[in-house]
Amino acid sequence: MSLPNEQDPDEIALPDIGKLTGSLAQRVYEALRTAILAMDLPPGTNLKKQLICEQLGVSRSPVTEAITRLAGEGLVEVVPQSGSRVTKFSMSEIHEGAFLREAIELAAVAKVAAERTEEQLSELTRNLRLQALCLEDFDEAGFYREDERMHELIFSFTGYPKLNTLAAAGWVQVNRARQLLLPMRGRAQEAYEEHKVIIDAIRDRDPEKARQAMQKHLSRLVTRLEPLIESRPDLFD
Amino acid sequence: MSLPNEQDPDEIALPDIGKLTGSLAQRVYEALRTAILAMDLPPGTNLKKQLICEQLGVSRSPVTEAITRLAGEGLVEVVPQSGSRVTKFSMSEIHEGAFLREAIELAAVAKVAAERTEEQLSELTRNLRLQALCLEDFDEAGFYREDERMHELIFSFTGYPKLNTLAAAGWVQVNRARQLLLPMRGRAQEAYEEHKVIIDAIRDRDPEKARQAMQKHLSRLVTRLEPLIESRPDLFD
DNA sequence: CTGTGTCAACTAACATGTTAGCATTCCAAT
DNA sequence: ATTGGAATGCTAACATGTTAGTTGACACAG
Repeated sequence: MSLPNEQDPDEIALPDIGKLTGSLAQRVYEALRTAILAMDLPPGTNLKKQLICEQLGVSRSPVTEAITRLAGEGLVEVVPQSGSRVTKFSMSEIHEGAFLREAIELAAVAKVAAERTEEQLSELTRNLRLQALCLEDFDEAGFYREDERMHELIFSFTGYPKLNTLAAAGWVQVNRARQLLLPMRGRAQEAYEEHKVIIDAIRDRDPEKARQAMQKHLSRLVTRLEPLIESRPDLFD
Repeated sequence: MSLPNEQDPDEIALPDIGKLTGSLAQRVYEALRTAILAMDLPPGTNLKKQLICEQLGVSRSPVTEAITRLAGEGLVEVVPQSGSRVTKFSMSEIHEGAFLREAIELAAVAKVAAERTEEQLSELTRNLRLQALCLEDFDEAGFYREDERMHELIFSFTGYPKLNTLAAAGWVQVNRARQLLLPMRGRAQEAYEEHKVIIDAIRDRDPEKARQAMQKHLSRLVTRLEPLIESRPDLFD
């Protein structure tokens, strides 16, 4: 009776709500999104509304809205009158996301380099020093957090609040795939050096140098993602 | 009893559905979006779900989803437990949209210039000839259509299908504001000349020249938008 | 063993009822 | 006349019932 490929009793563990704030729909959205990005809900997973409703103790309305939003982000695909599943990776989408992120972030860093204030510069150098501290302590997680923080700072210094959101939206697939990469020995140190060059260029008010440094920095990640399609073909469409 | 500023009996004319295809939610979304972009629903308009439901002959579900999506696009703002209104313009948002569009389109045109095939080039030159025809016939609307078509072609030639969607999403506010501009005498001719330079650069496989030509072309529009905040302050927040 | 058609189970999409928060108004008290 | 506060009316947010279309399994014919 029990087939060899007993796939899923669908017992998924969602990061229980209650701790989160805002409307129910918002909380459900965040819970699902977190689970998807953390690969707790791997690509191909069937999202059963009913099950999610029971598990979170809410009705179908907020769950439906959450799934609709995730579909808009490209993390979930909805098949009319049939079901919703977590999207699989596609190398072309990853490349597209990287292209988009690069386009936006290069423009942003050039603008910031051209117009930066002293205050902004000191906030960036302060962030850089924090990165150095994390490296000294071999605190990978901390370094990752400060890394993301640096990119956020650059976006915010453009004065355009939605830029970060949109860049992140395009970047989502890349970020999700990144979860699969083992942290590479020495990569953090390498990234730190690249960050230094970027911030040096901002200090020098040299937009072109900033662009090039950022471009070099961003191109690294996609390169490291390529082999995934060989090692985990089940996650790609 | 009748106040001097008798504002709105809310009798809004929506482009009736039925002609459209897809789910109800999709159709309602398109209808509302079209009406907003055409300024049939001017900034500040209160969107009353009940009224829209009656007028379109559907229930609140698809209308709610449509409004949610429009809010995600920034065309509508939802005030919890109160109501939804069409967003007013904000010059900073227009600048942000233009910055985003520029970042994406410059990257796109540079990539296309570097990698274009003969076939793509001939499709672009064919489009350019169509533009010339429209100019000869003083067909402003036709020129506008071919103008948009040219930008779409460039996006599609990158091989990244979602690029056009995202650029358009950022561009929405700019496009909406553009409706308010009277067509300027000789502007179409000027735009045509700019298009020619762009396509020349693509022909020469010169990414840097293509970038600069496109940048010049895009910067025109925002400049023309600036005076609006003086002439129509009621539409800005 | 393979291809085809029917049927049952499941799902998204849609409709509608319920709840609770905000705003506006209107009246009363000062 | 001005202010404060209760009451009313409106709305989004949430819950739940209904409809119709898709999928996949199973029986049956070739």
